[in-house]
Amino acid sequence: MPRQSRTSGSTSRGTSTRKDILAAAVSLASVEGLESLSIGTLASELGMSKAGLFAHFGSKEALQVATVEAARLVFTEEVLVPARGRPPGLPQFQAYIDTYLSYVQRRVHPGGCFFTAMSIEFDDRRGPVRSQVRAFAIECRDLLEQTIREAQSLDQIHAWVDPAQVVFEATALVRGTIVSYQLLRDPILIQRARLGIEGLLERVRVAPPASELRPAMRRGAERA
Amino acid sequence: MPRQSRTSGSTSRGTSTRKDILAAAVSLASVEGLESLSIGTLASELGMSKAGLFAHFGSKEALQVATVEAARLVFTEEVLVPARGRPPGLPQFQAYIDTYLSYVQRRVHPGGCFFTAMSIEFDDRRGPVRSQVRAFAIECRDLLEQTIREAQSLDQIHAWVDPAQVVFEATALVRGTIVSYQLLRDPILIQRARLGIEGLLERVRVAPPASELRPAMRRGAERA
DNA sequence: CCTACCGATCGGTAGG
DNA sequence: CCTACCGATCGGTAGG
Repeated sequence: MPRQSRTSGSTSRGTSTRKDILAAAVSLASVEGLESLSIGTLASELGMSKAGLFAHFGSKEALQVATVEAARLVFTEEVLVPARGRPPGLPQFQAYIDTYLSYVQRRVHPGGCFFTAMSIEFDDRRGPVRSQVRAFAIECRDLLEQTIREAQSLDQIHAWVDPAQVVFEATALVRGTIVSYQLLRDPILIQRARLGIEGLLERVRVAPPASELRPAMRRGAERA
Repeated sequence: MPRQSRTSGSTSRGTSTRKDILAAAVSLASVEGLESLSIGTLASELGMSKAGLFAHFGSKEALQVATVEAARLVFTEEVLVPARGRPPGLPQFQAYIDTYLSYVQRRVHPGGCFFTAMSIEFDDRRGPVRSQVRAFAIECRDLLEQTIREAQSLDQIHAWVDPAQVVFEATALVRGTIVSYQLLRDPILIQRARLGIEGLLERVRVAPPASELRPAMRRGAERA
């Protein structure tokens, strides 16, 4: 089998190739990590030469940085943008949780959450990749905290609640879920995460709708 | 600098060397991962030859398996054993959470939680290492669920509570905390995790001691 | 436990 | 974007 079909419609020739490379790099890196991802493997997967691929980036580190940036764009498109459109405050916060869990469950990347994998891989190394991952983590955290503050100003969440604490608990729960889910692949874990989030929000929500009882902790609690 | 001092007191000669190798392997793997850990690097760090080290295991995979097993023993010693001695039920459950967070905070391994790192690294690969990591995860989950059942039979936790759900929420929260903590290195995250666990247990605990109010979500909630 | 070596692959370069 | 190559390192082996 020679080469590969070059029918991935994008802008110009060189840009298209670069995008194809980065799409494959994000995919591979989500599974094997960014350090184990080799230029040779990546090139042969795309049917091009090692040196040809290398020329697009100039160093492995530059390829890694570009890969993280590409993954950030995917995450923004798949998780942040859909939730951003929801009504402000609590619904939007819940939407962020949902789109994040869905991003993992739909297997947007074969290795699960790209940034969780990169976080574990680079948390002990200095350099631009760790900086990127840290910056994005803080960016997302701030975004969610702002959503909680909006929920408070809309009287959906009690004013005495610390936004940082709610956001921390929700994101830690979801991130921990993702780690376990990738290992065990049991969809019930995603369900349990949703129940956990409901229980957490129950504690801070103003005037919960009496029509629903949300027995998150109850035995055999299942979604309808 | 030739060789290294061989004064790590253990049983026989060969066993001692093997233990030294595995201690270094666990330490290195917690930072770089088990796949990136190379036999050459490990050997030179211990001041021995590559072939000499290799002879102890016969293959890289066997070294990896032995490393995970060694890490399991450390985890048992550092996390499970100390908590096991606490009073049964809720105090024991809380002790497991505490010793686990402490295991990360005390940096028992330089890379944080060994099994979280291995979980992320091997969740997409078949083979004995993933099996080990999975088996240990399930073992710990079952252990914690048993503790919750004991707490129920001791009337510390309500009978209507689903042990699997409590254990899931607590461990997901802690695991997510560990991922964030390793990346951001902010001790407040550990504190927030403890508050989150308190809040979670508050919902399921029987007859909370009226002497304390546990305002886990409140702004500026700090430990004494 | 060692030295010496194997073929394969790594990131990166030369030159086109 | 290619072929051809560099020195270094990989897991693993031979032989002692």
